[in-house]
Amino acid sequence: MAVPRTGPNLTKIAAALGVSSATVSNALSGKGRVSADLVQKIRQKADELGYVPSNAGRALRTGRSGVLGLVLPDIANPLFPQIAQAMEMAASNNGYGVLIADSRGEVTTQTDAIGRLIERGVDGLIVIPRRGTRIGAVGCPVAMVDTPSTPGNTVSADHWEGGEQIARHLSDLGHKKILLLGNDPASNVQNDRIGGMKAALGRDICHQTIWLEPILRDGGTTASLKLPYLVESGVTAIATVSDLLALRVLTELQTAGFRVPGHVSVTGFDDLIFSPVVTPALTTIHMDMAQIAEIAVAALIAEITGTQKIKSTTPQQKRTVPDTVMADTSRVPMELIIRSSTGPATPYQTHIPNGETL
Amino acid sequence: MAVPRTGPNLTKIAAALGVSSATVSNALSGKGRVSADLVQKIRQKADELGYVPSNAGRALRTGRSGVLGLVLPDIANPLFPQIAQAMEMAASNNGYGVLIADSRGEVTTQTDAIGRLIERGVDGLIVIPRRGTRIGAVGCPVAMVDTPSTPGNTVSADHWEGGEQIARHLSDLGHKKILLLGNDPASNVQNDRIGGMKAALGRDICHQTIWLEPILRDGGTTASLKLPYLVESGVTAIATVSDLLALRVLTELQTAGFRVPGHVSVTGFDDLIFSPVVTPALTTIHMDMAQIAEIAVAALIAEITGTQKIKSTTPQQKRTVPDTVMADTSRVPMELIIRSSTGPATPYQTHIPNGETL
DNA sequence: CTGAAAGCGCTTACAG
DNA sequence: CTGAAAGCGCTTACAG
Repeated sequence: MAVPRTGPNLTKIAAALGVSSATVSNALSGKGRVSADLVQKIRQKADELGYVPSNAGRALRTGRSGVLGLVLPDIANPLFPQIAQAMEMAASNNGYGVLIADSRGEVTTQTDAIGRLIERGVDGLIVIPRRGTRIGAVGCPVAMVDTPSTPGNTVSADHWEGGEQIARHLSDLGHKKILLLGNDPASNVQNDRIGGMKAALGRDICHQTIWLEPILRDGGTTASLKLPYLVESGVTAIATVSDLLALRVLTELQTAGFRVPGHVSVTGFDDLIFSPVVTPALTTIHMDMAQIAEIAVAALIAEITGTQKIKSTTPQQKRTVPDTVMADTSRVPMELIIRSSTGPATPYQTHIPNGETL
Repeated sequence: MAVPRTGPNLTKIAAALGVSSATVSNALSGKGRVSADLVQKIRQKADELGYVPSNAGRALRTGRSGVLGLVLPDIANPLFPQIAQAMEMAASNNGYGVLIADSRGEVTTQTDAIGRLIERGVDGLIVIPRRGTRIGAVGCPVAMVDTPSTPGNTVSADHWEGGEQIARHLSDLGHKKILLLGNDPASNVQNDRIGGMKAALGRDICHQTIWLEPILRDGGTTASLKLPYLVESGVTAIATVSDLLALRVLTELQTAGFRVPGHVSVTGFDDLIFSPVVTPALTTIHMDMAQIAEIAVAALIAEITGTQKIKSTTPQQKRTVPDTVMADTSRVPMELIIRSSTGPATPYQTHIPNGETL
């Protein structure tokens, strides 16, 4: 004997009205094979009884769960709120739910996370891969959100172009000596951002790139960056690959007595929650996550309802065909947000840290 | 004709081995009614075929989906990553999945969000309510994560006690004139934090509370706070209810030429991602989200598998019994994290904004 | 220890 | 336009 449900089901509505459950199903799904009259009566009865369809029954029958899995490299990532919010919105607008899984920054955990979602019967997967990771065939459509430079089909913001915008902005302000600050040289996203910056800086602009993470890993500290020294030797702008890095630089400079943007301009990336709130507010690049999410979700749904017409409720393991979904790499444009952390380049002047000017 | 699955199912394993699917089911679920020999053979065959159980089939049969819903007031909340990560971890450790829904800060959307999750057949709900919201009976167990002062059963960090810790820390450092800075006076959490601070400050300590959000709503700006004026009139510490607010205050003070903690100490709350990264790093209160998540998930699972032995696959609407879950309000302790944004109180000295000392 | 059977709620191809 | 029937994959009470 299986577990009965206490709520009303199709059969109960059918019984209450003296019709067949097939008719109730057809009426409620609006497939149009039922007379307007009956549809009306059935709808009313369903409302009256507080009918809510059973996902399990439907999923078992149709082979589709109506749920998408979202795999995140590390939920602690400050960009995650934007991502999750956009994905949830895009999915729920299309009648899908979103199941989350966190891979805590590790590749094996990423595989586990994907496995857990597959076991839960997701119809498709949105994966924000750990840097450099490739996803094998998993038995359901996969949309990757990464950089355009990642091999394979992905949706993503055009990080390179964002880097170009930042660089042009600084260049327009007259900066001639710029520090480009990255964190992790193994990150595709960060490389694209820095690459775009470099590409957009003219020959007349002197720039230097520093990656922070390797310095920290070798036991260095942020102090090893010698920001005050760099500024005194003529750097008038510091372009970073992330608002978090920009915040670090900004507050460090302020503590050392430099003014931003008076002495140095600072830029970030991602328009994180705190960026408009700090003083000076951060000039940054905002990505249209909503659009990225819509593209990813639409691609997934097209694949789910199209090509894979006959799809199992449960995953087919050991599939050989790759099933990543996007027809092509989609690039979503970036928007430059100019706030007060950037300003005209000011010629170098001798300056003693700690706030006192000579 | 229903949609066939391409992957192996119980029946295929059974057929391959010449046993019944009931036996396969019993063997794989380890209920112990099958001989060790057979269990061994069945397990092996299942692995060989790459068997993954169908959630839909199981859910339909057992009336349980194995999924918990997480309703967030606003995914953009900077604390959300910590919450989602902890919940996902606690749930998946217990064999449950987590479906997310964002209520975008609005009450009606919160109701919609809950509705969507219920329709997806979640077995239980974790709700981080929009401030002041009560959740009606929804037909499945609900765990609320809020302040202990919220009426109803909740798990939460002990925000009051966190406020006390901060206040004691500042008091121990010798601060005698403290500004308590809140954002939204309608927030239970923020009121608890401020309440705790006040309670722990001795009679000899002068304090004033300012709520920022009403000022901003009336068209004021952060500048209306007149932080420089307050500091010059003797405030040596500013205790805020959030790291975001602390960051705002910190950078504004720095821009105005004050040193933190030299001239003023600043504290936050929540230990957000940027807090250890800014200079000076923020002294704050860290909440043990993992523990909160474990309590909430455990309570939910107890309710799901216990009391409600016979539970429908789909929600029963219009239930009359309240089904909030926690036996009692659980309070999780807070941890004070002392970083460099706080230091000994320094006596007031005349100081001209903009970095020049007389 | 093992199996036959029922049934969870739904949808769809088919017959009328 | 409407209904009877089958079946998606699973688990469990029951019989042997």
